[in-house]
Amino acid sequence: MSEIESNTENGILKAARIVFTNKGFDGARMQEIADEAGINKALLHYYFRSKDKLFEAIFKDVLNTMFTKVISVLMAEMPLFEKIEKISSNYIDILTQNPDIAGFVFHEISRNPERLVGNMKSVGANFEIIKNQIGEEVKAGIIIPIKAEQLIANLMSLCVFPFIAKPVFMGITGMNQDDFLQFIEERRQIIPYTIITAIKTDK
Amino acid sequence: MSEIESNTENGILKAARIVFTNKGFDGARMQEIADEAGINKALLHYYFRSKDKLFEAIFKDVLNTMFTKVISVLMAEMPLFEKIEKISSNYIDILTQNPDIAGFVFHEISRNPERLVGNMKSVGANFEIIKNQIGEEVKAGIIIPIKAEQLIANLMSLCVFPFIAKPVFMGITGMNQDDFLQFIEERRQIIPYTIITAIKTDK
DNA sequence: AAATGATTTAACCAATTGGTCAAAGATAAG
DNA sequence: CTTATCTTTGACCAATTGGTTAAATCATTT
Repeated sequence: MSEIESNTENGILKAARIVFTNKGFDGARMQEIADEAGINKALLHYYFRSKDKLFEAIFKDVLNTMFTKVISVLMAEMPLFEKIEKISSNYIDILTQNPDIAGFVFHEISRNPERLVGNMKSVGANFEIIKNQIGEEVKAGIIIPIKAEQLIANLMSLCVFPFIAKPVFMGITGMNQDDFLQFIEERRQIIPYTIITAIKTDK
Repeated sequence: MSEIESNTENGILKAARIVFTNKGFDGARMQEIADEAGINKALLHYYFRSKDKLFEAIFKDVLNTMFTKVISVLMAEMPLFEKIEKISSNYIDILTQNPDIAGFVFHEISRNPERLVGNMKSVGANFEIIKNQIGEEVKAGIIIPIKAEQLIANLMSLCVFPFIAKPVFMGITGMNQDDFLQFIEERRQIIPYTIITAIKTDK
């Protein structure tokens, strides 16, 4: 049972991810996770000693889903405009497949920022690399003067926020689930266009 | 005590707003609200029958802070580009003064979308007005073809998301509290510039 | 100052919740 | 088959939590 993880354990992780990501740590109930996994509550504590331990496992995994791929693109050797397009499309893929994780991640980090410090290292962000690249492009006159922090903030905002605000957007505009997916698909083009048009020097 | 609301009641509302907005409904404890207000827990239930009732009062108020002013600008009779600048600066003002409400609002709405329906009416959004205005500007060739939903989503994303992701931004970039405020101030110019440059036809 | 009504408190209560435990089922090894 | 180890369960526990109650205090009116 060390090579192929026990089926029960996988079932628990899957169930816990569902419950945690859409109820949050405080709103999640161990009983509900047990029910979702189709097992006894005591068995949860057999595999994961406590709610905190189980949450930690899920959170690490979700953080990984949310950031690893995007950060690796951010740090790759690749032209800036291509990076922007790739990150945008990667984020839309990831968040379309995991609609709940954006709100979950930022809520949990806000409630307990220390968690970030411990887990973010494994994600392996090195902000200096992208900062240098943006600095170079500014110096070369390819893009207008802008701080890396602002550019990244713009990009992440445009990609992630619509998923966090999904019910609000749907409520205000009267979209249904399919409309929303369509709306997100359109953003695949709009986000890179908006970011790049705003920063490039030759309009 | 009907004209000037009881001092105790105000104290409770103030305390409840603090606790609810940074712990969320599920994480908030009636005892902690009582402590924060410097009163007995039973007194909470004397003024507000239940946790739900108290929450409802806070939520309505926070929703109002978050949306009313911005929506009134959105629906005002005003040139589009001016609207974009005004909304951006209003949002930065509001969220700088209430750093916790953005994360709070979207988290609570996600956990319980029905709440939006009941409360959003009082905020009084009429999406058609801005939709028409944007449609006109497109037809007049002042801005490129873009759906109102996308433009509003872009604007809200750029304004609101940085506050939701604040601890993440601070963690990744190594900003401290003052750096963050400075970072936000810079966005007063960057947000309208980004949005407007991307949509206007004469670059 | 006596009576009336509103405000505040300490003590309690029932339900929920995370967590434990001892016993029962499986599974594999000798 | 027997033993030993791992997995699963039902019953239970202590702590927490939202909520109640009856009595005490305070303020107002007469």
